[in-house]
Amino acid sequence: MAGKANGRKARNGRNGGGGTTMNDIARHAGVSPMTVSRALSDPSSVSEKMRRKVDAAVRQFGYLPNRIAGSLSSKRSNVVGLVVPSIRNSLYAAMIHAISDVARANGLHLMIANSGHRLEDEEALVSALLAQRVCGLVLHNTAHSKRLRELLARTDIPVIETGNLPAKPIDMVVSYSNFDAARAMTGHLGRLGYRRIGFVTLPLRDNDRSRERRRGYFAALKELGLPADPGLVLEAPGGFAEGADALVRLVQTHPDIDACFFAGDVLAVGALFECQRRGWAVPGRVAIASFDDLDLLRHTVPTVTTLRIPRQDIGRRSAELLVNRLRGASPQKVRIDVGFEIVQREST
Amino acid sequence: MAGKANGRKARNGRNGGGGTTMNDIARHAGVSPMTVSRALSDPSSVSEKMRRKVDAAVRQFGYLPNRIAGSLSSKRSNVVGLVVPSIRNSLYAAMIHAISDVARANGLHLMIANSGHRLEDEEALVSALLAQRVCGLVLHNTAHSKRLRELLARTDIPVIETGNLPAKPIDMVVSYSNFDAARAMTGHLGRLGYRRIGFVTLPLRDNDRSRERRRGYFAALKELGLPADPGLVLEAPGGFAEGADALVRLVQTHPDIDACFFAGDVLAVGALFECQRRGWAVPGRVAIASFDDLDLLRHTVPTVTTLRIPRQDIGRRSAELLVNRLRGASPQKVRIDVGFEIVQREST
DNA sequence: CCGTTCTGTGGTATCGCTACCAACCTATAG
DNA sequence: CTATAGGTTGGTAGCGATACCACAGAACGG
Repeated sequence: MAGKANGRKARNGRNGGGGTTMNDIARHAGVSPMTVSRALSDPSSVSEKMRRKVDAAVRQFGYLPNRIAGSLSSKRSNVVGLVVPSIRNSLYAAMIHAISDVARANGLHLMIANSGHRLEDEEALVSALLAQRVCGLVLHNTAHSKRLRELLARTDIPVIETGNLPAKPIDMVVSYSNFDAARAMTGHLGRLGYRRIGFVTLPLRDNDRSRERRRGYFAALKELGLPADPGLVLEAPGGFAEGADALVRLVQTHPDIDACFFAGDVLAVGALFECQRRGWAVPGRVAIASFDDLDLLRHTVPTVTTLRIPRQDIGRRSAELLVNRLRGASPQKVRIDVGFEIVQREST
Repeated sequence: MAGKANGRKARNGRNGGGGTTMNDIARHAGVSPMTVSRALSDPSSVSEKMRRKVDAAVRQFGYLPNRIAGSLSSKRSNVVGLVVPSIRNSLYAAMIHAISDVARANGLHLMIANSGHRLEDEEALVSALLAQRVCGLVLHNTAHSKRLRELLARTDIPVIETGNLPAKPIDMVVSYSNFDAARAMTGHLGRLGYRRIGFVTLPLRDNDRSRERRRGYFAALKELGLPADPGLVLEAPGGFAEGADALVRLVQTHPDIDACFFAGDVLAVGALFECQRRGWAVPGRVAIASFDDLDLLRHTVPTVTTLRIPRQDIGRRSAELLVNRLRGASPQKVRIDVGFEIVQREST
């Protein structure tokens, strides 16, 4: 004996499967390990009789196949890697949720990492995910470090970028255009008759999405024939208080401001609450527009005009593209623009 | 040649590491594979000279070690499994974020799954995670299916339950008491002088947390010497509209209601907005209290009295417990009550 | 100067599963 | 009754790493 119980410690021995291996199941079912493998991964490829024997043994031992061994052997994994700038943000949460659903329906698992908006961290996390041999990647970011681009260029797993429509995608992209969206909303405000439109942006550093939005704002002003006043643009970290603060500063330095477009929904809501507090009529004193259709914006008083970005669609379609590619679809570059929609509400 | 390129298809061939294996690195560095393994996993165990040779070869090839093979061989994985009722909910997001940070600082990855509040799904997901040989589990739920309890009993990986303080924990628990929290808030409202306190609960089915909260509400009423009127209790799915609707119904059926305690923050905010819309003074007409300290509640007008649950602490401490156990801490049952705090604000 | 400890390195044997090929058995046709 | 095809089953050889043991040379004491 000792034949099996060799020297190595069985540290993780009874990992749920009771430490049982496929060989044990095979022995007890009186079939070969290969038959067990087949019975579990493709039941239709074995005879009814074999299947029953295997199933019985599996149930008896509560056997759970070791996917680590399976992945190593088959050189295929069933884990998708996902890197988002922040897990805490509900925008990403909606996307993650959709990806998770599609993934699960296709037998895939999700390994989620958050980069905290730091490109170096994104690079390190993707490396780690590749070391885990994920079968696909979704990155909510399109402005990568040089080394990450090189790393991804050498990979042959499918990669999906989202969050923006980049000029030079790595592989597949599913997103909307931050530029177009911000331009459209600014234009919308102009057409509603607002003339002094402020703009509050999220941090611009290492964030092409923020920069694109600001570019869109300026482009729209130009199209509207309105002067671009840099004093009407403020950069603020995301947060209710920061949004409130930004609006107050804009109103105080530019009393003629008649509308303000916030490039982040939390900023907008913070500003709205501040208006309630100060008794500033919205949109009477100042109109407020937001970015991203948080559920919340539909319920505040007044309700807030915003851009609806189909976050869930982005997640779903990203996952579907991944699944298709894993199923053998040819690796052609795909670029899906899911678009956006202006939702006109009471605040403008 | 062909020596390496044997019959098997290299489907996942160049997974980021260029398909390079440790053997390749060893050959090119002129050392044994074992030295490469050691140089990478514990550089101090290898001489300066060897380390440099290995590092050079690793950089030259952009080699990424295959953790799947590593895990299989070492019977150790560096992936933690996490099951939450809903990824979309920001409460869980705060906890996930904290877990993610601690995990990352300790070289661990996160596999996240959402059960959608369904116990059968939780069971299936945990099975799948165990099959992936996760090195630890965090479950945001304490009311498991019988089969899941059996499954987990046979496992020897650390398991953390959270979301409630169960009577019979599986392994380790990090949570607060939903009963105590709801009781404390209801008592608080009573001590503020409110006499007709409504209660709006989230769905009770398959959710021990909701049930505990309701139990706490009734316990507090008893202690306050107030009658328990079942008509003052409403069950509502989470959502702004649902909260608004619940409050309106309570006010219409019980005009003497003077306070309402919502067991979910979104419900409370929805109700608050409805009050703004209808011009009902808060707390003049009806006081509003909430559960869970969403950032939002600190900024609404009026600000909302609520229970602060240290979600981030829960995540951090859960992860720390896991890490300690993985580092060899003895498997003793741990039960951490992180407590809660009543945050009295303008709405009551 | 030799034996002993210590440190660093290499070889071998798996980890638990799946791909591939070969062998078998039952059908069906000639 | 034999030949060919089709559908199942089993054996073997890895997947790419690590654990363990053995061993070579350096460092040390008597």
